[in-house]
Amino acid sequence: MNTKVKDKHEAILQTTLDLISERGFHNTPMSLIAKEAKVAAGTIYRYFKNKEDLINKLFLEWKRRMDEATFEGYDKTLPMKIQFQLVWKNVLNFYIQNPRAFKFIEQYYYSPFISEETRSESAKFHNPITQFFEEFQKTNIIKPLPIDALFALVHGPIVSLAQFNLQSKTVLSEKELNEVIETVWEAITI
Amino acid sequence: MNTKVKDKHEAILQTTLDLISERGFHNTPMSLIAKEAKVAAGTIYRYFKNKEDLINKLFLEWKRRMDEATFEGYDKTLPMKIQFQLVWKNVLNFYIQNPRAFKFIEQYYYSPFISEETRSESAKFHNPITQFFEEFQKTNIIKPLPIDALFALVHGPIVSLAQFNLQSKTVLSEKELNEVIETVWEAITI
DNA sequence: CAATAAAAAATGAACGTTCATTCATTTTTT
DNA sequence: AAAAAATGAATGAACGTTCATTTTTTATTG
Repeated sequence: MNTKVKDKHEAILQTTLDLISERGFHNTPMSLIAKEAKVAAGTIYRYFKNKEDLINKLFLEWKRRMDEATFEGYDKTLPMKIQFQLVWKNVLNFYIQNPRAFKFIEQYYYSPFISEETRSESAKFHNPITQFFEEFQKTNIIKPLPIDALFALVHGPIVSLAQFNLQSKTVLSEKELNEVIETVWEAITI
Repeated sequence: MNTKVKDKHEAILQTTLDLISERGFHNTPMSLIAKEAKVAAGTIYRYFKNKEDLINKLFLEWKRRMDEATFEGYDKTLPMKIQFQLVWKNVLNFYIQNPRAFKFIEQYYYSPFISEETRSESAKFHNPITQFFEEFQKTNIIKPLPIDALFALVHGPIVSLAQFNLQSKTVLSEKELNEVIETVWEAITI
């Protein structure tokens, strides 16, 4: 455990993220979560209906934090390119600064542990990004590709880089990172 | 089940991929695999040491097929750009044509179900791609970025597009797809 | 070729373990 | 003293794996 926790609810969520991301769902018994979170097994059930509910709540919480981080420092009066760089970096930085959350979100988004309801609930947070993209396209400086193709070109490399970072294979320098952003920007603009 | 199977070994692997990719590891009991593969539970253990071994063998098999598909039609006498387009399309097509394998590989590559040994064994198949990239860089038409950054720019969007395809959110037309490849090629070349 | 024996493959009920969840009891807060 | 929170042993279900038994295949012999 690496952070002080306010209360049991928080401790349980924090511990669950740590354990689940390292050991996987099926290899993380409730008894272990209880032990590591320093609560009794039964206590978890005062805060969460069952294990599935716990995972889904955890997922929603981190999805929310992520989408919050995405727009940190956002200012719509800034030039488009600067806006883009800001958001792109925010997303990558969030993944790098929260490797366990990244692993958890990436690994569980389309997994059977996450309910359809949670997925659509979490998509709500994602809307600002879609909106951001649509604004973009209106400016006519962006290539006339389907929005999902643009998203793939922009977000795909972020996930790959975060993955490399997680395996600590490669950590790009600030300079290299800027070159990559520049490359992505040039790729999607006319 | 959608394919005829030669023998029990094959039937077990096929069924496991279908079930695991749809229901996840912990939600796919051996008894269910046995039932769907039309063998007795004990029979599985004549072909695989245990459940973990089964998953790891399955993973290796599909990783092998994928890397095989990657170089289908490959011809090193072709112009670099054509080579690149071919390989890029091969990878995306493999993911799209084998959605369950894609889901399985993506979801399990860095999961605790896959042993360190299997991961490094599977990396062996991956070497040709790395090599292919390194050849590329020698030509001096590619931007002098770290190889992992280039990989992120090239492979990241493939995964994103395959993911969209899986959720059947977006299926790009041939024309759009070619535009995307063109974009990626321009992004990594000088 | 048929008959028989030996080997290999397959079966599925049974076993032991693990784990999510419950709830009677205790501790803490109001 | 009443209510709320927390506890952790107990419960029952689910599951991976085993193994005694049966079925199928292969080899051998007359």
